[in-house]
Amino acid sequence: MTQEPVRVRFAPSPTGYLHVGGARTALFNWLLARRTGGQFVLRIEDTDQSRHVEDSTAKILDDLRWLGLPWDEGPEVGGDHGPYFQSQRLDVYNRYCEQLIEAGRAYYALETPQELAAMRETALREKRPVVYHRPDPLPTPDQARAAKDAGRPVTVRFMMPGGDVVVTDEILGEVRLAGQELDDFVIQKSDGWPTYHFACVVDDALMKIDFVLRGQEHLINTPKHVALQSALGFDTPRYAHLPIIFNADGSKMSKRTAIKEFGHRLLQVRQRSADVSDEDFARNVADATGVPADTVGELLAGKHTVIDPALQAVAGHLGIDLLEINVHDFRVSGYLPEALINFISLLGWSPGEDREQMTIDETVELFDIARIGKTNARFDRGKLAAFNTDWANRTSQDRLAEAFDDYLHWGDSPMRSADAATRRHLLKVCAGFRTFKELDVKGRNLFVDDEAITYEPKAVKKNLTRNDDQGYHMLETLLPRLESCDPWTGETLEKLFEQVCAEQDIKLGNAAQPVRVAVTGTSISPPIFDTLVLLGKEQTLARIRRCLSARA
RNA sequence: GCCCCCAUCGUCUAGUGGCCCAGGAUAUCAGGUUCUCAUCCUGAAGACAGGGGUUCGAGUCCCCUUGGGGGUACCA
Repeated sequence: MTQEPVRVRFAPSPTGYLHVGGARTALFNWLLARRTGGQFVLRIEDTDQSRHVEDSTAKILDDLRWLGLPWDEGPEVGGDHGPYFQSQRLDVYNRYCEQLIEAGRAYYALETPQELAAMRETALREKRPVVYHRPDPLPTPDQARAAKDAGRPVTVRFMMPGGDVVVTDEILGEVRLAGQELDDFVIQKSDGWPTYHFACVVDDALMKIDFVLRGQEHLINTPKHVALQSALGFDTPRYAHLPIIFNADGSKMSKRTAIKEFGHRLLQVRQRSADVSDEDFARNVADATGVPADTVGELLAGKHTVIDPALQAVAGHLGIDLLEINVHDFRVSGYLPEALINFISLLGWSPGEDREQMTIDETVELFDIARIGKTNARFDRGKLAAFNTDWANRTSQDRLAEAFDDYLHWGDSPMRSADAATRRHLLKVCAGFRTFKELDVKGRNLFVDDEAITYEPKAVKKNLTRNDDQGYHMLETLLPRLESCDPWTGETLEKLFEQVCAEQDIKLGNAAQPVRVAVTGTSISPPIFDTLVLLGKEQTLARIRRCLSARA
């Protein structure tokens, strides 16, 4: 393994939230820096003004911190090689661009996007590689200026030296590309901003990055970058390209798939109430969520293309979990960052010896570039959930409480009203949950108003009305005894239930389930005595009375 | 179309020529524990894509086929 310290970087583009694939790239870079005692630099690649998404930089920084991946240099922390926003480095790129033009290594190109598209079409039709053919003679600076003045787009293209290029990749080995595949690519766009290739090469050199670890989608770019480095007189860093992460079904992990999945689930939910017309269904959902009925109709018709508050509201109302794609999604769903990190560290890397459960510190110790695999991985949410359960079971109460607070911070769970001690109690008695969201769903009814409790027909039938209202009779038996229960603790309640069960020669379940339904409206809740203690005597009794009086 | 990369249980992977009739995890199935849902415990089933080589010996090396993926932008 590399022992010399390396300078690595993670260079996200602020076009949205931090994607799990990006998080894995960030993690591996961070691990490499920590493992070798080097530096982890964060750089924001905001050179595409049209795709820039407001606030996404702040969100990316926040999610990186949440994951526990602090950077040594970059936004908000500074460093000797800044600025770390490419949008603040335009003069730097211009300088190097001019240098290349003067040296005859780059030239102005005058084609319009339409002309380029036509050239592409032709090449495709004639089954030739789609490459740009260098004009001969080259446009002169005067012609470029004239074109610009006339309002025509002018770009700058780098003159590829020609000849085959061999790139040595630390994961893939030697990758050879034929010279004729490598065309003269744009380094400066017609808006005067640099392209990714150019800004990236210039910044990596100026920021003294000596190891580039990035996604395999960049593999083909590498020969271009190497040629650029040589023309600019820069050293070529070491390269390593990571396999890509896909959804469980092999599709690309994107918001698009999340929306598609939502569509399927929505249809399933819709079919469950087949007796309701589409219009009524949409209206009901609209009434409950505050989302315009027209919008709900669009969702039903599968017309939505973005995940927005409306979609989230409808999903929340109908109990549809949106597929997590971004780090933020996992955060909101109630995963522990430790579990997420542990899980994604195993996507394309393995420490060997059947090791899986690792703290981040252990991962740093074990990390080795030589053990990174070449095959693309699929993101198995089930396994992530299992990891999360394990982590939650092993994590200290303090840390768990802290993480739970973060979860509650992002949602609108009624549990937000619970005090710190109650939250901890809940965490303890519900141990074994997959995610905080699961815990939330299980226990949230304890924190809503009594009047907000609705009784699930299925649960009522099974636990209250069955066998000639057996469950209701049980509630009637229990009510006076609960009224005189004092003090109201888990121990006294348990003793009380045991006595009743012994007297009637029944199992605890026969007494617990009717009470569970009476106080929560469902057949699922935290353990019954904890549920009653959390609810308190007064509220427990009120809810049981309410249930009895609501008896059909 | 053209170029590049990849290929072990459903999924993530261990395996660097004999330790492998292939190990772990997760998922699945079957039992058990349990006041619900979970958790937890025990067990079962489950893979070297196909075909050629090389070798005394191949999951491990080479070639072909097939399959998957990436790129082919004035996106990054």
